Amino acid sequence: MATNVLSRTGRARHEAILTAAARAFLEEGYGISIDRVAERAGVSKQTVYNHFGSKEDLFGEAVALLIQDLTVPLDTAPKDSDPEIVLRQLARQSLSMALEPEYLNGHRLMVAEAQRFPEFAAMAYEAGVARVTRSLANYLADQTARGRLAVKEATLAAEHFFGMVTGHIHLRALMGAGAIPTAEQIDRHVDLAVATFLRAYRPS
Amino acid sequence: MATNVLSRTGRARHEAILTAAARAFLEEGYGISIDRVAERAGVSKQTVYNHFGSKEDLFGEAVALLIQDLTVPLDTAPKDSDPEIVLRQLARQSLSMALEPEYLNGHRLMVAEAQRFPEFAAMAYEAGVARVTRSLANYLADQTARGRLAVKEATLAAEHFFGMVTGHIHLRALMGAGAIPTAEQIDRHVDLAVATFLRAYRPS
DNA sequence: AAAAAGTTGGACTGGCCAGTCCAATGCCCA
DNA sequence: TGGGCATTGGACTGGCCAGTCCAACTTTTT
Repeated sequence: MATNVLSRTGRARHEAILTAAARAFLEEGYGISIDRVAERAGVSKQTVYNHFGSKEDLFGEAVALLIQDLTVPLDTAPKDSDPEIVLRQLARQSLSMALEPEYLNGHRLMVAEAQRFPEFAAMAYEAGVARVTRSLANYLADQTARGRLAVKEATLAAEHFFGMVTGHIHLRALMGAGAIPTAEQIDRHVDLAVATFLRAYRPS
Repeated sequence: MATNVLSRTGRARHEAILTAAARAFLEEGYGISIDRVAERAGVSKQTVYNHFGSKEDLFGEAVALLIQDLTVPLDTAPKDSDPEIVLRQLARQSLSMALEPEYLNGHRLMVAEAQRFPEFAAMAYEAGVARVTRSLANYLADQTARGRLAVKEATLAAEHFFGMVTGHIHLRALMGAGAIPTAEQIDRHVDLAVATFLRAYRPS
C-alpha cells in the first residue's frame, strides 16, 4: 500500500514527536513537562519515552534539530556587486533573522540553559554567528585583494560589522525593552551601519 | 551600646539576607530553592519568609538591588580630551564590564526569566545599556557641535559604537564559546573598533 | 487471520520545592 | 531581671514532575 504520511507508528512518528518537542522547548523552555510535550505532540507520555530515553536526550536531539534548521543558508548573494549592495543585503538579512521570534526564543533557550548544557550553546554559536562571521571575513579579505575595500583585520572587521548591525537592536528585543522596531527604523539602522563601515573601509 | 554590625536581628539582617539572595540568584538562577538561599544567607528559611513574603518578592527586591549595584557609575571621564582618548577609555571600560562574570550572570538571569518577569529585564536594559547609550549620544552630539566629530545621527551612532565594541565578544562569552579573550585581544578589538568609528566620523 | 510491535491512558513511586506551623531558644530593651 | 520579639529547626501540606508499570487496544507485518 501507499506509505501513510500521517503514520501512527514508526519513524515518521519519531520525527513528528521530535519537531513538536523542539517547538515546545523553544516556546516554553526546558522547564516544560514531558506530559505537556506529549500533549503538544498529540501522543502519550509513554510513547515519548519509547522514542527518546529521557528528557535530557529528547532535549539534546531537539536542540540539534533546531540548530540544523536555523542554520543560515549563507552565500546566496552575488559576490560581484558593489560591496555596498552586498553588505546592505547581508545586514538586512542578518538583522531580520536576529529579530525573528523563533530565533530570539532559541537564543533565550541557549542562554538560559548554558549552565546545564554548555555544549549546546557553544554548538549554536558555532553553527550560527561564527560561521557567518568567517564567511564575511573571507568576503572582506577577497574584496580587499581586488582593491574594492581596504580591510586589514578581516576577522575583527567582520565581528565589528555584525556587532554594529545586530548588537544593540538584538539586545533590546531580547530584553523586551521598547517597541519592536518598525521596518523603517531597521532600514535606517542598517543603512547607517553600512555607511559607517564603508566610510571606514573604502580604499582612499 | 555601639550598634552591632553583625546584628542578628533588625534591619541589618534584612539587608544581609537580601544581598546573599541577590548573589545566590545571580549564581544559581531563579530555580534555586529558598532553603538553599537561607543556607547561603546563614539564616533559617522561616526568617527569610519573615522578611520577604514570597520567593517572587524576594527575587524582585534582589533584582532591584542588583540593578542598582551594577548601574554604571558613568561620566567620570574628562570630556575635554581628544575623542580618541575618551572613546577608547569608554570602550575598554564597557567591554571589561560586559565580560565580568557578575555582569554575564546578571544578563543570563534577566534573559532566562524575561518571560516570568518581563519588567525586570526591561528595567535592567534601561538602567544599563540605554542610559550609557544616551550618555554617549550626548557626548557625540556635543563633540560634533565643537567641530571635533561629524556625527549626524548621534543615537544610532552610539548604538553602533557599543555594538561594535561589545556585541560579538559579549555574545561569545555568553555562549561559552571559545576561550575567554586575553587582555591583548581585548585591546586589539577595542583599538580597532575606535579607529573604525573615528575613520567614519572624524570631520574631513 | 494471527502474531508481533507499537500505542494508550491511567495509576503509581520518589523526589523536589514553596509556603506554613509550632515549640523551644536566643536576643534586646526597659 | 523580666517580658516581648525575632530566630531556629524540624515537621508537615500540597503541588508538580521525571520516569515506570501495566493491561487494554490498535496498527503493522507475515
